[in-house]
Amino acid sequence: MVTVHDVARAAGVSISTVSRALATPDRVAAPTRDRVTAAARELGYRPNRAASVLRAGRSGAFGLVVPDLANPFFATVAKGAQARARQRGLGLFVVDTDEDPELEAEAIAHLAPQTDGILLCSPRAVGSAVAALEGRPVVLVNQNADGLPSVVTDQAGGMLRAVEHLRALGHRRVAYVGGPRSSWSDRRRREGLREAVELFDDVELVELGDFRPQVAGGQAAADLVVASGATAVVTFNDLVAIGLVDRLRARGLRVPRDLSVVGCDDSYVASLVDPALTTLRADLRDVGRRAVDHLAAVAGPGRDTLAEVPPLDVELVVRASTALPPAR
Amino acid sequence: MVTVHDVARAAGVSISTVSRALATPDRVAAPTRDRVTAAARELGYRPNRAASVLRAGRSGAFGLVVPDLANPFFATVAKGAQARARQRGLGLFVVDTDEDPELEAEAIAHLAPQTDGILLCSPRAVGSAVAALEGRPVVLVNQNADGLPSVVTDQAGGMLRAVEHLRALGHRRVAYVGGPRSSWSDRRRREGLREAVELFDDVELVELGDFRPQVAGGQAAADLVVASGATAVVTFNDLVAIGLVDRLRARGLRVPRDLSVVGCDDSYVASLVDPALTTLRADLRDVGRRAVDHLAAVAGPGRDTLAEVPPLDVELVVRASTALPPAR
DNA sequence: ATGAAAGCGCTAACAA
DNA sequence: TTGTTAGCGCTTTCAT
Repeated sequence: MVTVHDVARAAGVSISTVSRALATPDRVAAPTRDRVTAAARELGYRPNRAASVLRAGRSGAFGLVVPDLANPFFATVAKGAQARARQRGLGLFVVDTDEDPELEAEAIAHLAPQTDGILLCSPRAVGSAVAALEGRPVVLVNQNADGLPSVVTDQAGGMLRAVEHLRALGHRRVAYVGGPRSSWSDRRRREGLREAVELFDDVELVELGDFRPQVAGGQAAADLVVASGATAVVTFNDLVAIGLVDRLRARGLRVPRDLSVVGCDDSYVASLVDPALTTLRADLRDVGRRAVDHLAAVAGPGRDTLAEVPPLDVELVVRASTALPPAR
Repeated sequence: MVTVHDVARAAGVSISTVSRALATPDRVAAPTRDRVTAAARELGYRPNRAASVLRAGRSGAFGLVVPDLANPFFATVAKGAQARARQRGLGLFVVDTDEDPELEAEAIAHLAPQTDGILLCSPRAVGSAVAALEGRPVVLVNQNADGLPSVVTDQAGGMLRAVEHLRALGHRRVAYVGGPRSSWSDRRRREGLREAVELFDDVELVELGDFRPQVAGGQAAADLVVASGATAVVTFNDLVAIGLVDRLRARGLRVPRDLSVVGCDDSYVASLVDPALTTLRADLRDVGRRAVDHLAAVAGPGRDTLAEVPPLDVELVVRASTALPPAR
């Protein structure tokens, strides 16, 4: 293993000069610096991260904790964060908690000590999660709590756009098929829907759920939606929408002829199924990028720079699953 | 920050006893051990990972490098590996290389020094990737090269089962829509198909490709498949199959009436689309689990325990996209 | 601008 | 069984 000592000997300087030349190049005379960097490259020197962390107390890496990597929602956020961290010269270690609050706390306790800060994406139990951090800098992603710094999307705005769209088509009774009660997104969506229908006093809202945020959840919800008399429905996510469409078809009902359906997330399945889903899209890579930037600001020297990140836009993507309500 | 010294003082022992009591409990007298663990708990002691790594040369964590976390194939492997690492009391840091060979090498160079070994999943450039490891233990996942330890699935066996299935339905001319030439899976599948058709001398194979491993690739391939005169087709993955079905439909052809389609991977979209895809499935979580186990064996003390992991089974999942060939 | 030297917190010989 | 001690490789005062 090549150490600072080897580089120092090769460059004919002391180890402190090597350290300086590599970490703070402007504090070293140009010719010296060049000799050092040349020697380092030649010998294939790689700084020992552990030693550097131990001494400097910084790791140059952030951690990202997500409930489920197989969920394209989180995978996309992770990719955005990863790319941004790389741009900033930081490492990013991703950990999956399998939707389990206990594993979540455990993973955080494991991760926190070897990072400079943690990105906590849709935590399943904010309380224990934050406790496990032991004061390490954190940014919540896709969730708000306790005045902790966070990056979120404008769920309420998305709901408003969905309702506007359905109302313009002529729908007057709209159902919502909700996801897990513990989900922050679900709460925000319900609130957003209520605000939206209040705005247009000719539209009624029927709230259903909670349902599992998967295909099976949509299948389970379908009959309730039909019974509710709604002519259009907004679902917790695209998978639920797909399950809904499936069960309706089994009952001889067609989308969008008999019922209009709006999904959420614009996951990549949304455009693959038949009919292609009208859905709500946020730029999730951007969520990941901004989360890293925000954490860098929060964890950085000027810790008071808690400039709030405004909620990111949610846009409506219109495809084939919404149309005029059935004639009566 | 609480250190071994604080714990030692509180328990009335030396720091080495603390270290031992926590790392190798059976080498410490029971009463002493209890006092130490009690003191550690009480003070909220958390071992400093960096110090431990620096001194012991072990990090207690593995790294997993994947080309694309948003690809459900890799996400599933990652989840399996993550769960297994946790069971073994190891950390697992996942890094996404965005399908870029340069980022791949960079990520590995970044990750390798702070882990005890690397899981390299479908590397885009094995050469530079392995070079970046600098001799650190590695296990290749979903790829074979240079006699490096690896965990792979039985692609050839899967192809055999697909051909058997299609032949039993009466198909005699089968096309393969291939993925990237750089893909190890693609090479193994082509070989497997050739072996399979050789076994049954009444079946012909038409090899097409390479095509992009996405929906667009399948759309691009569809017309070639039709022109080939094949009555059945195996595609590089499920997305390609979906694109294929889509383009066929646009041409007025129906699946499986006019053409039978077999996908690969059984990604979760396979059962969502219409028609639901017949496809080949491997237990990818198990791939992740075994990869961790194998790396633990390779990186462990008895390094000669290079027990080869036999290729994991690939099974055929029959759904609605395969049927009898069209009557002629 | 550069060097000498003191540890960061921990583990593992070696001694007792 | 337990304690003493010597660093792991690096950063960072403090001198020069």
